[in-house]
Amino acid sequence: MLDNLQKIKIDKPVDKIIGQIKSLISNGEIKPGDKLPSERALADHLGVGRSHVREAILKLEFYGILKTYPQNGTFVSGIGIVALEELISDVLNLEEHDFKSLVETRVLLEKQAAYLAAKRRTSEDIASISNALSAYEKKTKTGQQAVEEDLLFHIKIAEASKNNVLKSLMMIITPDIVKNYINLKVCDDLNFNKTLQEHQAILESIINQDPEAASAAMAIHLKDVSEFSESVKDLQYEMIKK
Amino acid sequence: MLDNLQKIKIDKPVDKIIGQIKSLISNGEIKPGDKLPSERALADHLGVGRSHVREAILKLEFYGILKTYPQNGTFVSGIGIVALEELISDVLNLEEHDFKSLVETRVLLEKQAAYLAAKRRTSEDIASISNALSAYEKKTKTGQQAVEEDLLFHIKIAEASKNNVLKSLMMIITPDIVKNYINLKVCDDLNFNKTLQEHQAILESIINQDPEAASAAMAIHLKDVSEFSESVKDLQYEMIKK
DNA sequence: GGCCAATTATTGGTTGACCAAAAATCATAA
DNA sequence: TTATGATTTTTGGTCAACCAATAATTGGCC
Repeated sequence: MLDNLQKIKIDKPVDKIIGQIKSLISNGEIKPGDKLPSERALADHLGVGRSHVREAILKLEFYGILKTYPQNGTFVSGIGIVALEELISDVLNLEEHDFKSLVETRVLLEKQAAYLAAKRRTSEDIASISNALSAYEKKTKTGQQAVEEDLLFHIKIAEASKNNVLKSLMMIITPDIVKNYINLKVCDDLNFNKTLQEHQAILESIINQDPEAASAAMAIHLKDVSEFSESVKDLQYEMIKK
Repeated sequence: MLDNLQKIKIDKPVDKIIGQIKSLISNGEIKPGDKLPSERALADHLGVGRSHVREAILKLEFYGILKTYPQNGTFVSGIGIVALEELISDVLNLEEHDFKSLVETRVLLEKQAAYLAAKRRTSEDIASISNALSAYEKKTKTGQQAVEEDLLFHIKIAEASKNNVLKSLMMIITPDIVKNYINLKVCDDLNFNKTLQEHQAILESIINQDPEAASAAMAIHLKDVSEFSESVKDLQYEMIKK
C-alpha cells in the first residue's frame, strides 16, 4: 500500500536553481568565463528568494564551477560548456552513492595512502599512528566499540602519505562510509582482535618503509568489508532513509 | 617591498564560525550525536549574523559532519570527537591542495576508472567514449586547444566504470586540476597527436575488456603531466592567486 | 492519576531591506 | 581630444523580521 510513497523526490529549491543555471549555460545565454547575472536578477528571473540563489551559488562554488568576487560578480569557470554541464549534473545527482562504489573507492584510496605512507613517513608519523593504534587497542580491550579510534588510525596514515588531496578525498567519503556501516551493522560482525592484528601489520610495513607490503596489508584489512559490500549490493535500497 | 603582502590570511567569518563549532566540540560542550544550539543562539553567542551561522552549517553539512532537520534542529554526526575534529580541521584547510598531490591522486583515480571501465563497459559506454574522442580529434585537427573535449573523454570513462563515487571524486578534483593546468601552462607543452594516440590506446583496451591494459595505457597517458608536476612542486606558491 | 487536545514556544526556512565596496558613468579641465 | 576625479549604479555581504512546522507545555476531561 505504501509502496508508491517510496519514490517521492523532493526537488529542493536549490537543486531547481542549479538546474536552471545549467540550462542557462546549455542555451548559450552564459558562456564559460562569463559573469553570471547578479543574484538579484537571477532571483527575480527564477521567481525565488535571493537566499536560494545564494545557496545554489555557494554549492556550485564548492565544486569549482563558479567563483564569487565580492562587490564584483560571480563568474563561471572557463572549462567548457559540455564539461560544465557534466559537472553540474554530477552535483545534482550527488546523493546516490551506493555502498559498493563507496567501499570500492575507499579500498583504492586507503591502499594508496598506506603505500605512500610507507614511502614518506617520518618518525613523527609513526608516533601518531602508533598512538592511534594504542587508543584503539585500549578501547577494544574493554569490549567497547572503537569506531572513532579505528577511523583515526586510518586518518593518521593518510596524513603520513603527505598527499593532502588523498586525505581530503578520504575525509569526504568517510561520513558516507560510517553512515552505511551503521545502517548495515557491519561493525557487529568484526572480530576486534583480528582487526587489531591487521592494523599492527599495516603499521609494521609502514615502519619498515615497505610500500608494497603496506598496501597489501591494507587490502587484507579491508577485504572483509569489501566482500561484505558485494553481498549486500541493493539491499540498502530497501532501507528507510532518514 | 611587497613581499609581506603575500601572507594575508583572510579569515572569512564562515571559517571562524566553523572553528568555533569545532572548539565547542573540543571543549565537550557538544558531543557527537548531540543537537547543536539553535542558529539564533549560536549567532548570538558568537556575535555574528545568522546568515553566517547558516552558511557554516551548510558547509559542514556538505561534508556529512552536521545534519539539519527542518523545524527540529541541527545534529552532529555520531562518529566520535577526535575524528570529528580532524574532519573539521580538514574542511578548514581544504584550499591548500598542491599540484603534486593533485596529479598523484588524479593518476590513481583515472587508472582505476580505466580499469573498471574495461571490466564493466557496455556498448553504450563505448559509443560515448568514442564520440568524446572524435570531438577531441576534430577540434585538435584545426589546431585549437581542446581542454574541454579532453576532460569529457576522461569523464565518459569514469561513467563507464559504473562507480559513481569514483566519478564524483574525479569531478571534485577536476576544477583544481584545470586551474593548475592553466596557471602552469601545461597544455602548451603537449603534443596533440601523441595525446590522441594515447586516448585511442585507452579506448581500445576498454573495448577489448582488458582492465590491466587500460590501466597501463592511462598511466602512460598521464605520465607526462605526472613527471611535469614533480618538476614544478613549489613553484606554484610564488604565483599570484586570484 | 492518566490521557488527550488546545496552546505556546522554539525551530529552521524565507524574505526583503540596508550596507559598503567596486565598477561604470559622466562632467570637467587641461 | 584626452585624462582625471566626482558621482551614480551595481554588486555581493549582512542583517533583522516574519513564516510555517514541529516540539513542549499546559489545561481540562475522563
